[in-house]
Amino acid sequence: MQTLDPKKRRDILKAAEALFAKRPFHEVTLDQVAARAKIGKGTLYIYFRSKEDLYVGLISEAFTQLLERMREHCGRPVAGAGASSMQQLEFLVEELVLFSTARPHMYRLVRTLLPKRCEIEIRPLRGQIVSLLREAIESGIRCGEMRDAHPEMTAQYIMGAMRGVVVFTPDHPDAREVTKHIMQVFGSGLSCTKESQSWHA
Amino acid sequence: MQTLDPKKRRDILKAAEALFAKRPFHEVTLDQVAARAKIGKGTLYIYFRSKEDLYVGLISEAFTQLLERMREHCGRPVAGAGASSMQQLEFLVEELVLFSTARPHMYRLVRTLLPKRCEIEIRPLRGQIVSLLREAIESGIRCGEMRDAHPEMTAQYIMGAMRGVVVFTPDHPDAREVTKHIMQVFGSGLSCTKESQSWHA
Amino acid sequence: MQTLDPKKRRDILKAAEALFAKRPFHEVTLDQVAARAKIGKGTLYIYFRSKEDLYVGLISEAFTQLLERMREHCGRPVAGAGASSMQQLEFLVEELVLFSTARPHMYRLVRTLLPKRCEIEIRPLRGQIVSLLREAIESGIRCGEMRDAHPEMTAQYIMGAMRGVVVFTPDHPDAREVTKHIMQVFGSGLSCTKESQSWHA
Amino acid sequence: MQTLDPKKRRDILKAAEALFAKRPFHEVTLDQVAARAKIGKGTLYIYFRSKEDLYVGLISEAFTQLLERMREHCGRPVAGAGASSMQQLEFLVEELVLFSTARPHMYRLVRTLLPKRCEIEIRPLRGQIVSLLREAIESGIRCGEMRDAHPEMTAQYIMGAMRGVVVFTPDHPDAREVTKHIMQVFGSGLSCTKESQSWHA
DNA sequence: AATGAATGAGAATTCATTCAT
DNA sequence: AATGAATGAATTCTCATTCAT
Repeated sequence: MQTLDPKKRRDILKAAEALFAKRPFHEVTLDQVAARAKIGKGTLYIYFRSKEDLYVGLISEAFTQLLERMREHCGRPVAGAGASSMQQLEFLVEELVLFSTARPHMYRLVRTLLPKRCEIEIRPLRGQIVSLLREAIESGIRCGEMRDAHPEMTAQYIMGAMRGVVVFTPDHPDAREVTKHIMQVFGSGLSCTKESQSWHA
Repeated sequence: MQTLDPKKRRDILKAAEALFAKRPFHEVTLDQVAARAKIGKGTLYIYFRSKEDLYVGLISEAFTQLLERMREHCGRPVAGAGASSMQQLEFLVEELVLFSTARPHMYRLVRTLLPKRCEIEIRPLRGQIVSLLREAIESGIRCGEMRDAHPEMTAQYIMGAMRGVVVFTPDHPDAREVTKHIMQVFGSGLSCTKESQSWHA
Repeated sequence: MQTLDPKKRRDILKAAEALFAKRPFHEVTLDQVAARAKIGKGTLYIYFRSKEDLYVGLISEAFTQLLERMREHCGRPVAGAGASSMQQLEFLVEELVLFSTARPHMYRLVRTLLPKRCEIEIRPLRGQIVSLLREAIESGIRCGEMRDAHPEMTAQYIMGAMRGVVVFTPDHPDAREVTKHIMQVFGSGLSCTKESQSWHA
Repeated sequence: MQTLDPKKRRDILKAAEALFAKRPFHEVTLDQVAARAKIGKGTLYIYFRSKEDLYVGLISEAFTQLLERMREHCGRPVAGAGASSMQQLEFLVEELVLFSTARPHMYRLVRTLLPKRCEIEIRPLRGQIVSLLREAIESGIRCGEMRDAHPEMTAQYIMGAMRGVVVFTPDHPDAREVTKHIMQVFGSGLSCTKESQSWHA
């Protein structure tokens, strides 16, 4: 009863993601989704209550995955001393970059929702991702590795920067290079000492 | 064309902006726009060829205004020596922040369009804005004030950071404070010497 | 603004009545109605908010007309003395018969509605018609011409009787004859002798 | 066919009756029926060929029961002399009232069907009920106890009157009282004096 | 130029019916 | 026999666009 056939559910989400990635919400029809998922149109409504539900499901599932991967790093011990927060932050950014380059359309998707559902169902997820970044920065501040007047805002910058790259720089370098560059720009800005700028070398 | 009433055109754009800011493209009807602009629905079609045209017109008009304001700073001489590029960049960022905080919904608008028109009509404008930022950085690199492996990407970061703040941090500080913070984060990261961190003091 | 083109509204109602008379609610499509009324499908929605609204409008308009005609008789003076209430009742029944034989499907229509709207919008109208009948009987009782333990129920009998005839007796006699017969049955009853009235005692 | 579970068939009919009594045909779904009958939706199709079949089965079953009960009275000898036909009629009316007050929704059901099946499968049953009433009246006429120009129509009046009471008089008196009142009205009429019976001559 | 009634293509959604298990 | 997931035809309703006034 609960989730019916999970494989079919995934098929639908996959088909929907492919279509929503290419065209805006109102130009994707459920006929197209059903055809691509190779199921009947009515079946969509067994797995998702409405077009919007499918859309929201798609996005929140993706962000939930990202969040899980990022959380796995949070307790992770860091080898080198003196730069553990920066390393921590880099782990997080790397996951973010991997996700963003793999599924760049996700950023576009978020804003096509009617604000209400977005507010209720997506933003909290995004908020948790931002929080992980902010906590890494705050932790860096606490242990004297970083300084920042508004860690919350900086976390937003990082998320936004992510989006800027994947959405508007179609031929960005590979994920590792992007990660390094972001850490260079943000890291050197955040680190207290000139020496720490060499952390990633 | 020349005989059209520019005041009426502005009314329409204003009404459209207010509505598109609150709801996604497919949930705003032209009846609503016409009603809010206090004109007949048919009149919309005298001023704009289609719903999408109106939407594109709205966004490109706004970005064009921003672009003009930013360009005014580009030739502007900078008093202090030794930090002119950073100062230049700050002027640009300040305009960006002023625009973004005044019209935060603009960021939500951009990507609801069918990708083609967006690509053709909006992205070039955004591209020019990004270019201004990139050129400021490149100029900073040339005169030895800055260093950056990917100025183009950094320019995207700044744009993205902008968006992160206005869209997801509803209670961000005032424009001046946001500008200072962005320059702090990005500036100190970019500047060569620890001393230059005091450029904005 | 108010009613748009009243002629068009009537055209729609007429087309709808013809179709609803032949087939039950769920088998009449708005495409059919639009086609028959020779207007676009969208136009229906300018004049009526929904299929159900059209349906309700149809019925209540008809009953309102009937009610108006019946009310015209209520103050009407009666020539012969000693039987004015019975005459009054006959006038009412005659209008009822004329209406029922002209638009027999109206009776069927009423019950296809979802009970709620029926309750709110149609029943009050029907209630007023019943009231006119009941008042005629009560007036007859007051002036000693009639006797009846439950005038309200008798009024319902008359309405029901009406329906029985037009819906289930396809080849009923002409309106005048039906009226006479109803008045005979309800006026004098079936039993032959006054004595036999005691049969149920 | 013979192997089907009659208990299950009754469960389905019972569930359907409850639902069709509350909402019109097109608003009752077979999911609801199956859920209420606590069987799988597919099972419905083992017992009934289609939604309409179920509906027709429901109504015809009920009317058949009523018909059987009424027929039991038809040969029944009547004690008192001189009023046997009226007594006969009263027996029939009493069954009708008992049935109608117990299952008032039956009246709402009848005409939501597409006219054809209604014509073919339900009307004959109703016709037989009406015939029993008509025959009682005709028998009364033959033996001089009653007089009526159109016994067929009067039988329809009685059926219609029934409906008027149960559908539109939610707080009608008990079955016995209703029966008495119907017999009073149809038996003796409304007018007080024999003389006044000539009002319509 | 301005209007808003009219249009109908198009989309989301429902639900009777089927069928594999 | 019993089930309920799957189906897709069919229907209501929306809304961008047109056009007569």
